[in-house]
Amino acid sequence: MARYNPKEVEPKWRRRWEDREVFRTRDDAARPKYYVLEMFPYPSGRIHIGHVRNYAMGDVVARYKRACGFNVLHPMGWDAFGLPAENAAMQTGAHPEAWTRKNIADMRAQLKALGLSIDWSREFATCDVEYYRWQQKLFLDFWKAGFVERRESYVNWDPVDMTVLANEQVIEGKGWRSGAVVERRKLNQWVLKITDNAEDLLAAIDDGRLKDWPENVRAMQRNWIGKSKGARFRFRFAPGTPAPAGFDGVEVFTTRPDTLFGASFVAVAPDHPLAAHFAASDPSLAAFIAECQKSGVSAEAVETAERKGRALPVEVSHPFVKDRTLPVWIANFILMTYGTGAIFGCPGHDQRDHDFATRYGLPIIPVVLPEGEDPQTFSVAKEAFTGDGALYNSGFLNGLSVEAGIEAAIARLEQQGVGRGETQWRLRDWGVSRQRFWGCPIPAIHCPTCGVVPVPEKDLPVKLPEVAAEEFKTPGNPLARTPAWLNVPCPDCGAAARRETDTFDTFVDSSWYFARFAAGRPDRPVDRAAADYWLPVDQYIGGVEHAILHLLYARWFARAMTATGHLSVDEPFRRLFTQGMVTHATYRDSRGQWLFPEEVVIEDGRARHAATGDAVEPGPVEKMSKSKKNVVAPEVIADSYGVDAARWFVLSDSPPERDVEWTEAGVNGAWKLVNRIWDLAEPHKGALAGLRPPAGSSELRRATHAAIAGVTDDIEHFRFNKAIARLYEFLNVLKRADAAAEADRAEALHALVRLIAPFTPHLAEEVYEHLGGQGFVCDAPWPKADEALLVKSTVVLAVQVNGKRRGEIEIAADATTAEAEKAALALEEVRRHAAGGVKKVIVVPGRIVNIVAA
RNA sequence: GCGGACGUGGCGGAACUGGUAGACGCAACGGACUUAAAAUCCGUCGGCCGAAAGGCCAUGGGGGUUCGAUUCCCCCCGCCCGCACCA
Repeated sequence: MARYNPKEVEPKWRRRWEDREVFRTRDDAARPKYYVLEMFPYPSGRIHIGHVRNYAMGDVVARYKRACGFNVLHPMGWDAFGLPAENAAMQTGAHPEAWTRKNIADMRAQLKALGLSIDWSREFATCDVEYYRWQQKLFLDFWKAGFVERRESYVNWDPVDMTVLANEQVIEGKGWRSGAVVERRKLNQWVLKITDNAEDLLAAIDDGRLKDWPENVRAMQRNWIGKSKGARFRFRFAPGTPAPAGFDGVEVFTTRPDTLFGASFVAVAPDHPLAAHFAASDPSLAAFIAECQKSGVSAEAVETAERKGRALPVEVSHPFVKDRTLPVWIANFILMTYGTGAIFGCPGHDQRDHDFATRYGLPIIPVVLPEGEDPQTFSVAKEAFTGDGALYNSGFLNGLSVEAGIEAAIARLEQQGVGRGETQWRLRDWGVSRQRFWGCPIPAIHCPTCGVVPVPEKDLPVKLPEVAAEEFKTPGNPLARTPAWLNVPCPDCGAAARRETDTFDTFVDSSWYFARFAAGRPDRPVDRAAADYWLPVDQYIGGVEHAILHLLYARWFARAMTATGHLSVDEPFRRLFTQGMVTHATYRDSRGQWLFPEEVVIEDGRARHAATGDAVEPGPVEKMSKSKKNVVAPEVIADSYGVDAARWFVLSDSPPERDVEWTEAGVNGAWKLVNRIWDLAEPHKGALAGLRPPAGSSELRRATHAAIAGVTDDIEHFRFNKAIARLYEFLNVLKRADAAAEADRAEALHALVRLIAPFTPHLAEEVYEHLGGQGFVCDAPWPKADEALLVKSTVVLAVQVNGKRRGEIEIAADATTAEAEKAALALEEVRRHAAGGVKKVIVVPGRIVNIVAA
């Protein structure tokens, strides 16, 4: 028997697919389209097993949809700008572009070796001038449409990467990439006004437009956008206190204006202007403010920080109660960046205010009475009550619910002319300026007389200049040191001017690549007709680490591109799937050094060092990472088992949304499977030649059609592990079907080869050819299950007595309830267990018979 | 603290809208083939009692609804993820 040799077979089929341009996609309005997209990779230089899993999933869907008759778009490209290229330049002296291009070439070869059904003719990198020039055009259109602003603002400055970070890129006060503690700096920034769309970005999460997104991602986006409805209003300074010059009271934001009668103080942030005003003449206040600003923003610091404050020498009037005044404090738990940087404290119904009031002896007044509580005995002395109830101690609000109270309070504030209802957002506008070289230049020119002017469209692209590799060894941005590029005449007045030296955040690059894949054109960003055909992406697949940033920005870009006439979709990704990670065991030697898996041998369940024989300490199973050395190289796996086995394994063991642990035993099992399929098909050379549709019902035919129905349903629902389990079941039946009729066997093999094709495409082609199939199996139509063969003529029903299984009966599928009952009661075991008499019999046709006995 | 997901054999995991818990795979064990090993093939495989037939227990724990609960409801416990002094 010929052995299956993936080393020969796999490259052979990849060559044939490529020679025949099998996966080349053409726009074809007559056919239904299906756009499958996996998040494109950053060209780090090597693919890892996580990529294999991600792209294998997309490939299963793409190949399956192709077979179902869809015109499938499945492209690939490179998220190619960004800091690592500049870091590499600093360390190795390679130019960022050369480094990036080399990495792309390496990774392209590795990805191609996976046998993915990708239309490589659409490939591009975001650092291609032909891509980023159209990004500049989009930016100019956005600018014209009013979506762009230049703002001087405090920014998050990463002192290691020497660049600005978006809020989203600051994690627990540290840079998302460098891990350095982020500083605050004031800079002029280019800003995309994504908050203008906050309402719609939020509404789409819950109005059905994102119904096929995972719940956790929708929740994260909802949190991030962070809508809170409430009131903004002004406390006037109380008569008799010295009103500070230049201030017109204290403006606060609250979501609970209904609790205003319970207010016992007003508090402002340490960096609030009012605090600064008083600190100027009071060193102890200034010291307190400095202390607040020093305290960390880490989770622990926040968790353990005490509520602290200092009273200011000023009081304000209560807007609803004549002659009632409230003290004004600086408090360390008030954020200047949210709302107005000032609040009123209602200790009875907010725990933070309660802590503060307790510490400083401020009054605690309950104003919300939970249902069923007695106003005489109800107390908030120990803990704030934040739930719903009826308002009391609250003047004109008495008796109202919290919700009605909020409305009534806002109405009164408006009537008094001190405030209004307002919605606050946690979402901030998107600062897109980066002080880096390796990015898309922002097409703007700074003129001393005309100010900031857009680069005229006819002058696009603004190309990155040629810069010597050594330039990157000097900190800072080489663009600012390249006079030939930097100095240009002003497009408006012709005077000497300078180019903008900031480049775009790379999240801009990845915000519209999906549209460029679908509808790229040499003369514009996207072709509207092609975009209308292909978009939205039907299935988007990627890691959950992009749940907020990338996905939110891309959603906004789709809206902005639609508003500027480039697209007609607001939501770019109809279905989203976030796959789990690939994990691997970790190992350390006796000195605590991490070891590569291949350095470790497992004997009798104990880990030893392969070379020295020393004992090895097994660590936890973790996400593969270079630092812990728990990585396996895809090409090594492909070399020993073939990529089909690797693809099969990463999909077989766990549900796709969950992490999967990479084990040698697991991939070895997949390798055995590949061989089993080949060995099973090998003796039946040419079996498909005289293929005639068989008639009648046999065990093999029923198994064949059950497998077709099951695998189809599982792929449709992204349950690849279950699809694979069903294929195993089918194989087990097929293997034992020695006595099956030739026609039945041929039908089974024909179904099998098409069902495995999305998972193990090379093997499927080889088997298909061997069996005498015509053309490519990847072009063959998806098999269709015969409903008649899925219906069983007899069924086995479990028989329970008092809910406990006591036996089973085999009975005609269309047997009546009475017949089933009779057969069940005739069982010996049933008679024994129901000796005391039968009270009732429940028959669920096709399922179960349950006898209720005395 | 808020939000989301989850908890089933030695392991990864199945179980459609409540209806035979443990499909399928891995590991392990026994056997066949082999000089031997690998590969392959056959078989066993949740726990306890039992020679067997069979019985009892069992889906994190405790209650409830139901003829029947891994599935629905309530209360706990544990783990993972995201956000976090957001007023």
